[in-house]
Amino acid sequence: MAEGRRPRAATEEKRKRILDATEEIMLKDGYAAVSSRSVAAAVGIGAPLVHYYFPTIDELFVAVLRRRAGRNVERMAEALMSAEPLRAWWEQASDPRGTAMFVELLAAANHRPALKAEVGGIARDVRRMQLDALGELLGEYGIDPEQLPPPLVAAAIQGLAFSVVQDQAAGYDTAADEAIAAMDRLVGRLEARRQLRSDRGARGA
Amino acid sequence: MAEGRRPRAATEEKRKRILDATEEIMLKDGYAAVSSRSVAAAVGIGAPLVHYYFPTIDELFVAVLRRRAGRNVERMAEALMSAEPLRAWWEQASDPRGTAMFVELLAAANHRPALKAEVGGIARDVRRMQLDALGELLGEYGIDPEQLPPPLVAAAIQGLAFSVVQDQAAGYDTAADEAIAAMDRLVGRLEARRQLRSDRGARGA
DNA sequence: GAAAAGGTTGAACGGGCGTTCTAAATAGAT
DNA sequence: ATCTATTTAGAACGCCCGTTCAACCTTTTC
Repeated sequence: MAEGRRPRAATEEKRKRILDATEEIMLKDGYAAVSSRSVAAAVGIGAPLVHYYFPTIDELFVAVLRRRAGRNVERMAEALMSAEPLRAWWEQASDPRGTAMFVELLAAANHRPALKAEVGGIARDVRRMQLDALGELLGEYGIDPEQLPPPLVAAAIQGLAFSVVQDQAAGYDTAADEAIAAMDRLVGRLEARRQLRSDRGARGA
Repeated sequence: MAEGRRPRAATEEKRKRILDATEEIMLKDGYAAVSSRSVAAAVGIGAPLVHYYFPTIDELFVAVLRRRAGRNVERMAEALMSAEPLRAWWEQASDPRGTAMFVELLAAANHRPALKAEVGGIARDVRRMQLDALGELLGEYGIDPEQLPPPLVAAAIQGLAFSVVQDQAAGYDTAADEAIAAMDRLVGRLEARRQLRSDRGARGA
């Protein structure tokens, strides 16, 4: 069973550079601009070498997604358990770079079945995590789960982030700045309210 | 000055068929699958003829956008002046076909400057319309514009629609159905509240 | 019915794509 | 120092792309 004999030293670092270059291209020119040749040129290697590390372009996309998602899932888990879960969530969701990447991957997934399956799994896991957390948190924020149930709140935060980040990145004049400022204030008020309730609870008990 | 001599009869209908086919391809296989040859094949003509009607692919995308946007701007204006503006807005925003098309055009615009400029102009006009309307409406719905100002509400509705429609269309298991159901109920409650206030106002005055 | 404009086609251009094949260089193990 | 698996490059395959060009058909106009 001990078959893998010798992996070389520079190889892992080359995988990383290929993935980095792929992300760069996706952000600058869109997922459609990703090709074995464009990636190879960015890294400074030949096109076939890209296929040596990632046999098909699909696998390259999947690898990019897995690396990103791995970090993001961790960070989302930390955010949801932090002292100010909503603020941490919103900060992560409204990160321009991460959101832009996710939008590209989402778009690419729409006509790449292998990637689509991977995205679907991650989306489900992340959402489940968020829904579980919101089940506890909504009450603490003083939000009525009957009126604003977890699935709606989670989708709204995600969607709002998509919308404002996209408009801001593209430079569309849709008052995205004001929306972000208002959301920051709203998050601040909700965190303050939660803090207040927790203080009262601690003293009352 | 009277130079244009003879436009033919079938020509306008052919433009329409080309635009229809382009939309179809965008929805099924993504904007990247749109090419003079794929569109031509769908219509049953030769590729050069597509270029006869739309000299470049950019112009084809812009034409698709203009036709869609024209209809949608009209419908949004009507929605905002209807008896239940919020419900009409939400219904339009959560239309799967329209949203999917808009997402594709948005993605395509990210690396097609001509298209990007066009999208930007339309986005600005629509958003301005919505912000104007919300300036009046928020109060009627009993929403405090200090806490939820028009730019935030508009971006949230747009983003929420993107999010749930995308997840539902792709089949991602993110509780999108529950989010939609909750949003429908929320819209219903808000419309009822507005109706109540308007009744009281009418009697009171 | 002839002239002219509008509409349509087939072939071709240069270029990028994913991928594969072959063969060379290289680095680690002995 | 040699062996061997790993890593790399070059060339080539067939395919699709946007676009152009010259030629043809068809409709309108007179």
